[in-house]
Order: sequence, then C-alpha cells, then structure tokens
Amino acid sequence: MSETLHSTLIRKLDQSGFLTDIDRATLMRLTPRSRPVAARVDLIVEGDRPEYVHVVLDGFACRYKILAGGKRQIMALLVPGDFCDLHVAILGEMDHCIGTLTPCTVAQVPRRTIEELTDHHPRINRALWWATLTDEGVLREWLANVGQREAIQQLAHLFCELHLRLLSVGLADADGYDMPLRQPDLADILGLTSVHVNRVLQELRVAGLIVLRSRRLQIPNLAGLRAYCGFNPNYLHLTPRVGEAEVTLTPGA
Amino acid sequence: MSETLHSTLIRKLDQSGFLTDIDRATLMRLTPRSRPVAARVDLIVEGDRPEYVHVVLDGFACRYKILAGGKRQIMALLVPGDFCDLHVAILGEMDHCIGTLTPCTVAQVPRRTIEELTDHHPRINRALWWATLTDEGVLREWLANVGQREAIQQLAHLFCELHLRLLSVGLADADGYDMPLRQPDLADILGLTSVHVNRVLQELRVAGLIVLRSRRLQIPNLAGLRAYCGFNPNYLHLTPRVGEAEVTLTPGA
DNA sequence: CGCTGTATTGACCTCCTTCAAATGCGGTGG
DNA sequence: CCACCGCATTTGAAGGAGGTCAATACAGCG
Repeated sequence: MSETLHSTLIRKLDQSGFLTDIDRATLMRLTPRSRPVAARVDLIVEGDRPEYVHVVLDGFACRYKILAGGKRQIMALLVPGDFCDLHVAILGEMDHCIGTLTPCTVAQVPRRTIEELTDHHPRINRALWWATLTDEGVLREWLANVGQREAIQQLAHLFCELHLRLLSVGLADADGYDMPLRQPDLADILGLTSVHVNRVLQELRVAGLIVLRSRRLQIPNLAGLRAYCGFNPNYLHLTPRVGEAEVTLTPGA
Repeated sequence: MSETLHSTLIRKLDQSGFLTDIDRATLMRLTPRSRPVAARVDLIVEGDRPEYVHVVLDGFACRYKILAGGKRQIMALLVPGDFCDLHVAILGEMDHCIGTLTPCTVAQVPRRTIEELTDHHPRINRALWWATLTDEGVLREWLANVGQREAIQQLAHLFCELHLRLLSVGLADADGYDMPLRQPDLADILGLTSVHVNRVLQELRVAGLIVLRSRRLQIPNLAGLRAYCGFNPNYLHLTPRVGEAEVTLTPGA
C-alpha cells in the first residue's frame, strides 16, 4: 500500500503550484531510504538534533508534547506526504516529539539534502515554504478549535479537516475514510478526556452526522457536518479541485 | 520610541545566527515605509491578498479569527520585530485576520522584495525560515497551553513567554515589563472568559507570583513563576544569552 | 466632576472531568 | 467452534473548573 518517496513527495509539493518539470526531476534524484515503524513508537523526541528529515509515506504519526503533570497534547497529525521535522534543518533542536499512532512507513532525507534544495532551487524552496505555512494554518485552526468550540463541534471539525486532507492524498472518498485513531488519541488532539470523547461521539452518531465503526468513518451528510461546526476549508490552502464539490458554508450552531 | 525598520529587522533576523555582514547590508538597502496605526484596527482581514508584508516596529498586534458564533481566538501576539504576514508572500490568501491591540507603528515591505530575498539570498532565506519556524513553535506551545493546562498555569505561562520575548527585543527587564493587554484580550488568547481571567489574576497576585497594576507586570520571583507553570523556554529557540540568567526548571504543580 | 471604559464581584449553571467498573471485540489457541 | 485474553469502548455517579449574566466599583481623563 505504501508508495515511494518520490511519488509521495512530488504529489505533496505539487499542490503548492510552484514546481516545474525540472524541479520534479530534481526531486526524482533523491535517494529514497525508508523503513517500517510500529505503532506507538517515537521517531524523534524533544531535544534531539536529528540528521534526517522524515516524511510519512504510510500510516498516521503525530507531533506531541508531554507537559509537566504527564498530560499529552497532540499538536499535529502527520498523514502520508507530510514532513515530520523540516524544522530541524533550520532550528537544530526539536522542541517537541514525533511518534507514530499507527504502523507507518517513513522515509528519511538527510538534512544536508534539504539545505541544498532550499539554497539552490528557488521553486522547491517555495514549495517547502508552502508546506510549512499550510501546516501552520492547520495549527492555528486547531488552536481556535480547542480554545473556542464545544467538544461536539471540535470533533466534527476535526473529522471535516481529516476528510479533506485525506482526500488530497487519495486516502478518502467522497463520503468517508479509514479512521485508525483511538479515542484517547482524539482526546489528546482536542484537549478533552477520552471519556468525554466517547460520549460526544455518541451524540454525533445519534444526530446522524457520522457513522463510525470498525475503524471506518462514514459521513452520510457532508454539508450537514460542515455546517454543524462552521467548517471553512480555506486554511488548508488546497487547490480548488480537491473535494470542493459541495461545500456549503452555513454558519454552524 | 519606535525604531527603524532596518534596526528592528536586523536585530530580529540576527537571532537566527545565519546572517553575515553582506546580508545585513542587503537588509539596509530596503526602503522603509512605515505608518502609525491606532489600537484595535485591522491591518489585514481574512480573504485579503495583500501586496505588502507588514512588520511591527512598535506596539502589540495579533493574529486572530472570529468563529461562527462570534467568538474570537487570538492565535499569536505580534511584538516589535515580528512579521505579520510572511504567509501571503507564498500562500496568496490570508486565512486569518491581523489587528492591532495597542497603538502601533507598522512597516510595509512589498511582497516582491520578500520573494527576491528568499530566492537570491540563501542566508536571509534561512533567517526568514527561522523566524517562521519559531512562530510555529510558539503556536504549538499555545495549543498545549490551551489544551492541557489549568487557567492559572496558562496565564503564568503566557506571562513567562512574554517576558522572554520582550527581553529579546529590549522591551522588558529582569523583573517585569509593560503589559498593555486588557483582560478580554488575555481571555481570547487563552480560550477563557474575561471574568475568569480576572479571578485567576487575583489568585496569582495572592500567591505572590505577580504584581500587576497600571499596565505594568512585575515578576517578583521569576524562578517561582516558571516552576509554577512548568515553563520551558526551548520552544522560543532564543540564543542562550537572552535572559537565561536563572532558569530553574522544576516541574510545575 | 462627571464620563467612559475596564476591572471586579456575586449567584447560579453546565460542560467536562474523575474514578471505577462493566461491556464489547478481535484475535488465538485449545 | 468455543473459551479466553488483551485491548478499546462504554456506562454511571459525583465533583469541579470555568461559563453566564448582570450589577457594581474603579481609574483615567477632559
């Protein structure tokens, strides 16, 4: 199921709209080196200064921090195509951890290779900027989600976001996708307890907004779910063609 | 009080450690154009495609979003030296608003100038990357703050962060700084109500952790405040010299 | 000295947490 | 095919952090 570094990376960076054939050829010359990683394994921990930048080829990983008190906050979901740690190419030391949530395939690119790309290939540099800035857009939306929305709308919003992100990499279809995250993972994304996530999931089911069983999320009424949480996909900066079929933006409850 | 674009920008980007004299000379050739902006005024609103990148020279501004329901989440504080919208040079359309919180002086740099810098000046490019990635680090910490900490520790953490950030631009001293934010602003940063911020501020005062009156925040016991909220400054990626005098990292309560 | 905006207080409410136990489910071995 | 194990989900009861609404106090300022 897992794809190559080349196809994954090119599909991802092509979404920026900056690449030319020359750039794609440059990316094709990268020497892929990938490895399987089990679920719930750390790829990088806070304080590391890794020599490689990681790209997820298959599975779900996440950025997270453990705070004093032992609570975990997940600060990003990393799905196939996402860079785990472009940061370290610039900042040196990691200020958070990266771990798998499901079994993953992960590719490694030497830090020097990234530096070479940003220094000498302006359009690839811009495409990498684009990837970083869209990540930041997602992060901002998550902050708004956790800070302002009620639990039930938080969950609905997360499901809407994942739907579009997975669509853009061919891992979802119009009305659903595989949802391998467990309830405690969802809880640590949203700043809730897993108990409350459980109760709220049931509310969403009863409202007919989702069908979630055996690790598969079905969305019977996409427009309804989006309206319910006030979902506006602009922060993902996707090309218009990705799953924009019938976005109805009625202000949510 | 407001400084020039040149000195502000160079001080900021120099923190990355990437600039040479040549780069600084390049930055000196920028033609500054700055303007005063009153408090509570929008510089850019969601959906804009501005032709200028803004830099705060004086005062406090913020990134924010208004969600369906009218609630405001502040997603970043912009203090002197901070870029408001490097994003637009790459992403085109803004996915959030930027507004002043206090009276500000703001400089404008044409979008094309930024593109020219990122394309042809590798070390300035990296310095801009550094600025963006540290912003992202702050955003992650805010998410963890809002998602996992109790209100009183959230406030303490915010005060610790601001202390270091303002120290790094010469706007704080060892034991305090000017705090122009009103309680509703603090509330929208932390995902709380202003009523609750008020009550929690009093708790911090009673605990002897802060003295806050007439827009001035005093921190009588910095190590104590940091320990109280488990503050770890690593995410700011500051050079060691900035205010690291006596960071004591005892895990917070 | 009154005006305006911010800070403060009180009473009540509810969303979410906590703790602990029970249920369900996918796999495995007998 | 069934019994059993380990894991995730589900449920219940009770408590607490923070929200809501509305009134009051206060500070800076013309």
